[in-house]
Amino acid sequence: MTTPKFTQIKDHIRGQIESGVLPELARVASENELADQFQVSRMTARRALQELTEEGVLSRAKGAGTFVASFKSQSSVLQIRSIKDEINENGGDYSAQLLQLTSLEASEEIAKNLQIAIGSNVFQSLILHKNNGLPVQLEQRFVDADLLPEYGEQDFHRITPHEYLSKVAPLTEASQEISAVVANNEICEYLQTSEHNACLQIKRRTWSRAGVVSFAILTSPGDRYRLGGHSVFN
Amino acid sequence: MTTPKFTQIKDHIRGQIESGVLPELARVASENELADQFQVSRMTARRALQELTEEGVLSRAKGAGTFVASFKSQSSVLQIRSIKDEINENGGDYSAQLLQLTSLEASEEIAKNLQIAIGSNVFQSLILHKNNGLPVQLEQRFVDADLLPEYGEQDFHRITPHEYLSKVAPLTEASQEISAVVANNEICEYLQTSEHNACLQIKRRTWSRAGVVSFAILTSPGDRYRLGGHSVFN
DNA sequence: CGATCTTTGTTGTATATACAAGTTGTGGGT
DNA sequence: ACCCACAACTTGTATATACAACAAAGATCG
Repeated sequence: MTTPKFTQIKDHIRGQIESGVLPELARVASENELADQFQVSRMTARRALQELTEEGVLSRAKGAGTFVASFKSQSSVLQIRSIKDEINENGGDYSAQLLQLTSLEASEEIAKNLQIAIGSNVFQSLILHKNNGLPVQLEQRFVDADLLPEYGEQDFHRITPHEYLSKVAPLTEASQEISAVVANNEICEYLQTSEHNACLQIKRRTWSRAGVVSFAILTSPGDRYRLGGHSVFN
Repeated sequence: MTTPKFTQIKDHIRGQIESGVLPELARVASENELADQFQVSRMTARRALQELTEEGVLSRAKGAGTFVASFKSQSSVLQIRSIKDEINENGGDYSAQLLQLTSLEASEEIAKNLQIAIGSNVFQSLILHKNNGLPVQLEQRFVDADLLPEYGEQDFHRITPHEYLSKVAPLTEASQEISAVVANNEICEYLQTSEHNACLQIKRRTWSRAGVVSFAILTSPGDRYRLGGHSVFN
């Protein structure tokens, strides 16, 4: 018994779907039927169906049955990591420069993204991430000062804001928006790139239990940074 | 017993991690210990640990034990969907225009991405996706003609390439790269945007069982299209 | 002291069973 | 023809048990 029984059942069902025997939304054999067919216990058959459901291949409804999931939901996924990890994994020499660490009153955009009142006290950190000394990303981050009053006293030469936030406020949720923009003068200067250069811009909000923790604007020159993702559907 | 027992155990462990009782890489109580503590069977305790592992919170090793996963692996994820679905869901009026459907010999870049020899026969489809009549994305797609000889005969006015490929060659893998570029003349003209405008560019390769099926270059004006993602870490 | 064997603990697979909870179709009664 | 109750089926939760595979620490032996 080299391959576990539940894996054999999973492979069998996947085969039926890919060969067209089980079309989209078709009904799949029930746990008891599979248990009979494969001469296993119901719990083993159940595990096969369960795991395929978690993988998005099937969908189940209590009392009704198990069905082939609609295929178009198998959209691909892009993983976004910390830029420090990314540079390190690619063999680059990561360094960062803290440009500013100030407190200010929330503008309309900031207040909206942090879900606080306009004029509330927020910290702003401005950090330049470099790969082999070349600027690759400008990180402008806003943090609700009421939620994390210690943010303004951190030594971001030793720890990145991302790492600090990971420790004190474990993420529960995140949303982000990726777009392409033309950098303005100020940003061009920091990034040491020409004007009219296309930049990749990520606006990211992260939640913790207590609410929105931080709002970050990450800007990178299009010719120095790109997002890569790989996903396996199997 | 409104909430299942295994959920209670999961919540308890998550609480210990978030409160700092269980730091990164710390050892978690074993299945038998949890079963004793919570007065449940080992299989129920097991399920809690199992699900937390699948969620990336814990990591397990046969014979060794269960441990808190390193936190930095909790990077967020961006889901990329078909642009047609995206426009439709946002209440827009989706339309598409087939600009070209030709066959040509693979250039170096195309051959590399499709993992075929330079000069091999490939189909190229050029499609303009529009939202309320405004061009939002230019899709340039290359398909291995040996793998899918029928691609050149499809009616892409009725079905999008994405939909067609989903049917004939179910995806098993995909990789993509997102960057910001300055559009060249030709693309500017198709997209009806000014030169020097920043564009979001996605290069996507999709695999099927048989190999690389298609290589697509998707270009969108930065001011008309952005990628949005939301993820919940539970 | 060092290498090897053994013991113990832990996770992984598998089964048999029981009851709960929800869906669906069937049949009976009005 | 319509509504309602019920039976049959399906998935969800939970338990008790058995054995296999693996890891790490400790005991034994050369």
